Parts: sequence; C-alpha cells; structure tokens
Amino acid sequence: MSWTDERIDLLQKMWLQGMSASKIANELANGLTRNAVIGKVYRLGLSGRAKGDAPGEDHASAKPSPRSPARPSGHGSHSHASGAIAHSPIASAHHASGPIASQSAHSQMSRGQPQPTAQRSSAGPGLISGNTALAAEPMQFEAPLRAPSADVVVPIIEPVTIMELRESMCRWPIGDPTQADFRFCGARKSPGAGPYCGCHSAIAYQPQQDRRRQRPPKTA
DNA sequence: CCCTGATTCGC
DNA sequence: GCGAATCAGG
Repeated sequence: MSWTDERIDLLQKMWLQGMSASKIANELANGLTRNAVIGKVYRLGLSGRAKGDAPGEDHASAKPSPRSPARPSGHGSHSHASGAIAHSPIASAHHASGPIASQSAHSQMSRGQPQPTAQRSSAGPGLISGNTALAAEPMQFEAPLRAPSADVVVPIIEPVTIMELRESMCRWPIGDPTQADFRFCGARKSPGAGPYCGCHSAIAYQPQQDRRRQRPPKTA
C-alpha cells in the first residue's frame, strides 16, 4: 500500500499532534514501520516538529550533518521489525487444543495452549544443551502454590498484548489467537530459552522422557 | 535496555 | 518515492 492522500493527511495530523513515529506507524497499521513514517515525514518536510522556525533568522547551522555513516553492503530489505512474531507457536495453533493448561487459577486462560514441541535430536537451535539446564533455574514461581494436576506452573504476571510485546519478552501465547483477549506471556525471555521465558521454555522444550507429564488430550 | 527522531541509500 | 539500516541522543 502506498501513501494515499488520506493517509498522508492522517500522518500529518498525528505527527503534528505530537504522536511518536512508532505510535503513528502502528496506528495506521498496515505493517508500517516507524521508519516508514519517519521517512515520509522527512520527505514531506515536516521533520522538525515543534521547532519554532524563525523565518527571518538563519543560524547557518540548519543541517550540515557531516555524517558519514558506515554503509556496509548488507543493506536493503531484510526481515525485521514489522513481522514481530512470525515464528510464534500460534502460527499453526488455533484449534490445536494443547493440553497445557497451567491452571494457576489466574485470569483469562480460555483454552488451547499450543505446544511448540521442538526437541528434535537433542534440543533446539542453540538452546539448553542436554536437558539438565531445565531444572536449573526456571521454576522459581511454583514453590508457593503447588498446582494439583500439573507441575509446570507459569509465572503469575500480567500477560501482554501483541503491541506491548517486546523482543525481550516471552512469546508464549495465552488464550485464543482469534479472540481479542489474546495475549502473550510477556515475562522476560531467559537466555537460551528460545522466544520464551524460563518457565515456558521448560514447557516448550521438554525432554522426551518427561514429556508424558503432559499427556496429549486424546490419544485414541 | 527501552525509546525517540534524523539521515542515508539501495531499491 | 519508499522504507530499512543506521546514526545519534534521551
């Protein structure tokens, strides 16, 4: 989609309103990035926003910007930003009806937690080698309340919307992706835990042996 | 770290 | 013209 007059108009309006570029970007949606917005703004010439541009005065220091940024050949298009959560387990979820109901008696947890099984040969890409690390640190939350029917408990934190999700946050899906209340875990990703926090990576990457603790919903 | 806008440059 | 990559700050 290109910049239609209306969109440009909206852009201007919002920009002059003081909204940040990223805000505008996902307000206009369409997978626009803040760079796109900023770029457009720049081109439109209204970059200097709240600049009290005194017409009569020229400080002669308008925009020398003698910058010479390193321009590595790696440029152009890349998969980044807007894609956001392309590889989250929700991709094929929806009706996968995962049994992983961490019933921590929390708020919304409609149902259907997909289970990203990713324990190929030994482990994922570069995550926890072996499976020893799993027991090492992730479970610090389950001590207080022992869940009756599951020993994997997730942290009791506020799940986040896709907009609030950051690169550093756990992408474990919570709820039904088709519903408005769909969220992501949002806890801090722990290193080597893939896109998840420690707890969820422990669920996601269960060693084969222990995996039966989460018995499939209906195996015939 | 997170974010912000500004600039350059390949497409 | 567009927007990703990058720079430069807060």
